[in-house]
Amino acid sequence: MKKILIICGPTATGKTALALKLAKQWNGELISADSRQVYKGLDALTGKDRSDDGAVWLYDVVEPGSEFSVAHFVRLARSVIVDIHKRKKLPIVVGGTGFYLTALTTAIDSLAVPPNPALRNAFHAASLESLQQELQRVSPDRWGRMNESDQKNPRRLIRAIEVAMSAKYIPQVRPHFDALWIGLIAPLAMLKQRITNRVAERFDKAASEVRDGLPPILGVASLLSFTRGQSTKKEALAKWAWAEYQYAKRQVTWFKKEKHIQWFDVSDTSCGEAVAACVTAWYTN
RNA sequence: GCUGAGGUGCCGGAGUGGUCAAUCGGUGCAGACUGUAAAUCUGCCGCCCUAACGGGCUACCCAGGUUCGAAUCCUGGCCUCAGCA
Repeated sequence: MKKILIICGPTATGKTALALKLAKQWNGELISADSRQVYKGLDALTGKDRSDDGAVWLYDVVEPGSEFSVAHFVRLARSVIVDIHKRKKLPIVVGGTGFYLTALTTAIDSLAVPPNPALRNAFHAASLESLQQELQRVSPDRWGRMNESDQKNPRRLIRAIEVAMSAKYIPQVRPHFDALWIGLIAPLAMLKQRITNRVAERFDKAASEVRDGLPPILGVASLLSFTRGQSTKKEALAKWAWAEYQYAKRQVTWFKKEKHIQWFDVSDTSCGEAVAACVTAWYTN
């Protein structure tokens, strides 16, 4: 089975730095699994790490305005992985978008169903109740499989209706990877500190990158209010850092349930060695 | 010092005699997640007991008062803000 190394975890734990190190050691290439770093430009805003000479796959693949989703990611990432394997190198997938990672390594059938703009548009302003009724009508089965939270989530309801009404439901093939999942974590207080530092470092450059019309990206709102003179740098900085911190906690919630992840605490001084040992054992096996 | 506005739970901010532990938003905590996932959504969120239903306690600046009953009305005090000095 082809090996891929996955490095995941919340933001600001040093995933990319670690991945770059491992790439050197094991002749690997990085693939970013990050839903915002796919956008061209916005390096500081989305925290792209270009400190090394090696290119990172799936950075800068689309313009900020254009459509991009898990399905695009999976397609691109899989073809890049095939390519890297062809060149006898090790793909190292690094990123914090948990859903992308899950989709990459499992088979999600509904991913074959593309968005239906007409349908989305038709339901855009529909009330929650009418969406619920519509889904129960077109697919009681799907409705029944949704949990209580999703049953109240308009976006998920519309997507469920979209999938239910599509003819293109093709079962997907589960990829066969020998994947090693390395998770990087840190105590919350440390995470908060690292986020604050990172945001401060990137602030000025990010401020020059923001503009109207960008997709939802953490920090844009506070940076714009700063560049427009509606808030001080200090305020904008604090707000942006806080948003990142909240995001980090959401990431932790997601990754918690992925039981195949081997966790390493970066506040632990022997963390680096531990990861190295773990990777070595897996890779040379 | 005068005039006007106002002091509500961690924060913002509703409520203006009972149905108020107090709408709503944010934060916080827990969680969901199968093409927007850095998105979207759910639950809980004064304290104590309870698995829950429910019950008890303390609360709307402070002190008095009116009333069967006050976050809501009255009096006094303290503080904040805006304008005038």
